Amino acid sequence: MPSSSGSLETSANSHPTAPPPTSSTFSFSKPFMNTSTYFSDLLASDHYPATTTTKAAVVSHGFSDRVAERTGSGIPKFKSIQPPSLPISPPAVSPSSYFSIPAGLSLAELLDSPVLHSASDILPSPTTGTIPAQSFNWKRNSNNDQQGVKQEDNNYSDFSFQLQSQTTTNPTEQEAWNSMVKSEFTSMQAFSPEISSIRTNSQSNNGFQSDYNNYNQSVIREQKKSDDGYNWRKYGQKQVKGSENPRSYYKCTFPNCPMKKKVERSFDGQITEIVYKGSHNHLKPQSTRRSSSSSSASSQVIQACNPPTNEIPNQSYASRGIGQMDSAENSSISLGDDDFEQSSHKTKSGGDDFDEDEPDAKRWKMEPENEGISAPGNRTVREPRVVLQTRSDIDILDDGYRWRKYGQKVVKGNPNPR
DNA sequence: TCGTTTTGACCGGAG
DNA sequence: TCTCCGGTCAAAACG
Ligand SMILES: [Zn+2]
Repeated sequence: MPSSSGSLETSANSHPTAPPPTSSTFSFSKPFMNTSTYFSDLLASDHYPATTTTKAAVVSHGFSDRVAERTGSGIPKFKSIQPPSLPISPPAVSPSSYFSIPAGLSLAELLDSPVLHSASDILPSPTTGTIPAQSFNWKRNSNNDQQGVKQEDNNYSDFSFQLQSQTTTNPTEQEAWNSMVKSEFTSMQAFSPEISSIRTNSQSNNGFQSDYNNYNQSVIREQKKSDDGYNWRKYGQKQVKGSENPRSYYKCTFPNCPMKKKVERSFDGQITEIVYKGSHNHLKPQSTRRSSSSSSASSQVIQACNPPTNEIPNQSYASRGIGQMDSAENSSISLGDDDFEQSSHKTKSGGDDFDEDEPDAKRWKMEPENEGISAPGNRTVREPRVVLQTRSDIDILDDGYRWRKYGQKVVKGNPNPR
């Protein structure tokens, strides 16, 4: 039954575009946004093989809850609901960047859609970590430019997506998961599983608020399919200790594709966390589900942008929502070498553990992080942010974009200069 | 008939 | 070595 997992797979993706051969470690703060990288790709696609944890708390209550958790307010989840329309003001967190996401997007779509590109000129201060208020519009259409613009499409209500990323350099983590992306989404109660608005750092400011009404209207259901454009088959579900939400395990249904993901959903069906492991060894299936022209357009774009990777990913990246982030580095993302580019020595070298698929290591390791704040419960509360890490030492980024180095600094706790 | 979901059992890493 | 627990397997159920 096609019902749950996935989107229809209609085409066998073929054209491999040449992926930029890069393998280097690079971390960048906000700038990531500036690139025309698609967020979805980061999360779900092959290009960023790694483990990705995505916490989704869609705006309202979920989000607030998480905030509560983080803040230690002790408020039981789901109890406190914050009106979506209200700007969520997280506890003292430094403002981070926002993405404006069209209301109609489901989480998956978010993932799929082009997100990270945008106003190119915003550069956060590398040292201070302060980032000019940035807003990113989340558009279905992958068009470039859109700074500050809230949304063009009528179809989409505006809701902001904040994303803050931070690079972590934890060697350990890196081993298993070369790159990690974390982002957290809070989902709104009212909405079913689908996530219409994703907001990772809920800092309110920046003037972005999700428009509840529009929001509501344009909500697209993610339903069973985690709409990241790939087809998934659920192969297990388990109640994980420390989490009140059951975790579901999915595999990509594409033959021989090692990509896996695990999804936690709250009782009301909202996705609270998604972790991707590995990468797809195929292009994203042309989805039929996206009916809207715009959507299709976006998908196309995505494909174009993402070179099919043949590689086998070993990496997994985690992306999680952001509730709070470190103010210091707001958004820096480091990408693992492998993923970005398909060929990574890493995978080839085999040095690391990449489980190609094999009966993988049981635990998808990630997030021991330093970053996490431990919650009273047991679960580590992670700071919301998006982190892509790369292992390589190389500074060269060959992601197809041009980068200008504007600073270098030795960061405490990290042996490698940033 | 077939693909997916459900779900208890099993495996194996970690402590 | 034992226990805990996350991840996977696989049979049965489902659509
Ligand atoms: Zn796949």
